[in-house]
Amino acid sequence: MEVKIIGSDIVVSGVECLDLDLTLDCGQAFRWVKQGDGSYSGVAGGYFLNISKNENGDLIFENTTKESFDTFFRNYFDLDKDYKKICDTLKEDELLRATIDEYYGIRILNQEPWEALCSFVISQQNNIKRIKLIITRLCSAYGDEVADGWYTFPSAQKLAALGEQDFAALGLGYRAKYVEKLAKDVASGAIDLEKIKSLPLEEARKELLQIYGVGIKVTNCALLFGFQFYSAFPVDVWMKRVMEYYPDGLPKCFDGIEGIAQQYLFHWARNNL
DNA sequence: GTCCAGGCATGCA
DNA sequence: TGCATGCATGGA
Repeated sequence: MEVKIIGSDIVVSGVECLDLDLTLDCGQAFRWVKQGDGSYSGVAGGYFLNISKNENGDLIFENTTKESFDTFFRNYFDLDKDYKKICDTLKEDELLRATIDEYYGIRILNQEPWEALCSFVISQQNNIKRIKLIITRLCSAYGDEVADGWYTFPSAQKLAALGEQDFAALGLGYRAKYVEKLAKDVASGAIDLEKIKSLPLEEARKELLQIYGVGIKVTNCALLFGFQFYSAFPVDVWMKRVMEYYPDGLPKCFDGIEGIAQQYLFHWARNNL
């Protein structure tokens, strides 16, 4: 991987296995918007970003500082992980081989714990389009505007000042009470997300499961997308259908990277089942 | 109009 | 421990 500063852009070459459509619009993050030119715009880590690929396949981080790239986006896009090698391992499984050949380039984004956990509480019993709708409303109403019309994901402290009715007004439905309590508990320190991130997987899982409105599925999504536990394996209604293809359990080649395998299977299921 | 979505808490056996 | 039920809402 080579990182160059060209004008006000950061240009990264030599990154394999990163398809912007598959990675930014596959249901792991809800805040990226595809633009007419094929690039994606969004807010992450408190930064507004427009990202695209040029004709050479280089990643263009438009109008981005070296500081924000080094301290945030490099990790957010998981650029130091060898996904090509991971895919080669996963392709020992027959279904994954076909799936990766068809949809190569899914990465796991390292989202911030609070945004990931809160987003996946909202995601339950909901479809991706409507999850995006609700989260956009939440950010527009209570986030900070960091570019014209682009807002940060609101902090737990900010949301802790709200009541259940405020969340219901955004369309959260019966999840409003979950987010209300979650925001207050994170803001007060009763739930310490950084501590959870530092725990071993099973202990982190146990802590998350105790949170009101957080069950097994939301826990695994949070662990995988917000706490960098690559072996977390979320099973939703789509993945339940996929699991019929693995009656004897998950294959050995998934070990330690179950979450990455899951993201390919999830995408395959939504397109084929 | 009905059905469904990156599910969960609750009550009951 | 496992199963049935209710839950908000917008798109198909």
